[in-house]
Amino acid sequence: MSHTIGVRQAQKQKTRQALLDAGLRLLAEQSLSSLGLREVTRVVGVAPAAFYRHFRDIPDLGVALVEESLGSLHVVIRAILAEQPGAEERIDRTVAVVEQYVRENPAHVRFIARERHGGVRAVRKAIAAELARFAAEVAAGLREQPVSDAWSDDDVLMLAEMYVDHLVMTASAILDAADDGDAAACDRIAERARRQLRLISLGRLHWTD
Amino acid sequence: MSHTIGVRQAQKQKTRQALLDAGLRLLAEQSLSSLGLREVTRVVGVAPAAFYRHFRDIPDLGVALVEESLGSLHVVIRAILAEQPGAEERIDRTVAVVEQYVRENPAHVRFIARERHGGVRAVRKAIAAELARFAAEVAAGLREQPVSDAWSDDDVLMLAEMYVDHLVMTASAILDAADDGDAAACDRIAERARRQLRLISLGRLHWTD
DNA sequence: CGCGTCGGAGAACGGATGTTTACTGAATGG
DNA sequence: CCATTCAGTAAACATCCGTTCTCCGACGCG
Repeated sequence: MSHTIGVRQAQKQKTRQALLDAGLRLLAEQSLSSLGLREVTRVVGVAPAAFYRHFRDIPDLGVALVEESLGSLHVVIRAILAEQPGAEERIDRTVAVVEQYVRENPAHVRFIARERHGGVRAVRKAIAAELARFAAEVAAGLREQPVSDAWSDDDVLMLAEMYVDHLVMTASAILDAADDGDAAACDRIAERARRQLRLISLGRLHWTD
Repeated sequence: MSHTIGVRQAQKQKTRQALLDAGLRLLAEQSLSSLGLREVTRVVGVAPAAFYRHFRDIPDLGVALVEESLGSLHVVIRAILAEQPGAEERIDRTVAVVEQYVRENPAHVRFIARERHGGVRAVRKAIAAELARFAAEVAAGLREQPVSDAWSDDDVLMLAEMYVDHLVMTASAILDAADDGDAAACDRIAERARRQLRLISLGRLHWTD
């Protein structure tokens, strides 16, 4: 193994993670700009002052949550881009992956959707920067598909950004429906997303006229 | 004239509107779930207790703001749907109208984009309901276009919802760029929106296969 | 082993919060 | 014209907040 870190640093990271988890949990029913420092420490079971050992303030915790949330989204993008077969299968698989991701990481999805346009500038910027990176990654994936041969790089990026926006929107919509316990609505939204992707896919085929 | 209302009721509506305006102004830099009652009354210049003469609590004020914000959006939708000529002109006009709307009502746009996924359930529901109404209206407009002749009602609604989502996203993106004072970025986003609409429009033409 | 480091505890602070209460005084309407 | 209604005031309430101290005790390293 590379290096066994000390008990000291391990315990620190443990409470740091506990603070992040508590914050994410509390953000299910409020937004970051109303999240209280004491509120978070109370859930974790540490003194308020302990917070400062890990974050400067609440916005700082928010930025850390962005990295955590969108780090796990990275896996999803890779999974979607890796698909090889026809357009129809790729669409089905894409939506299926999104559905699964929302089911397994509901809090992260909610956090990103909520704070993307939320009241904390630093967090908005962090999310925007990360989503831009994803869009670039998606664009690179699209570039390799034969359909994009005659496309300009700018147009490919435009398409990628639309996909990313659509992905976030769909994930958030599924989550909202799931919160209401309405499984039928989830399926409806997934089906709608599939048809919307199909429509975009059709546009792609005839773009070069 | 129909009926001149009393000085009493007029003065009341005046301060009510002042509370709404103050709330909207404060929401430029925070989200609704962190907006304080005293904060709002302080800006208006009335006693905190006076707030209760107009709203039950802050979420209640939020719901009122939704109605005010999306009431003005109604005009925009009408303006877009009224266009007659070719697809290209309609797209240009649509984006132009959105740009103008964002320039004239930045606070309303920010509020809707922010609270659409925000931390206050009642406000989220109100926005979702209102946007669903807009989507239905857009769908009705699309129905009348010859391009949609062979479409099912369900597919037309799916398309309309995509347009509404795209509209909100674009408006919010333009606003963010405008906040940074980056006029060039605004133009870039507008141009991107036009191309995205063109892509969707292309998909529409070949949907019935 | 012994000493420095440092994550966390605990208490204290000044200030801001939402809500309730009793009140004032001007518009209202018979 | 006079009794009533009611939008807004002023003060007091119990809490809660973020931040700053001092201090403790277990870990890290030589």
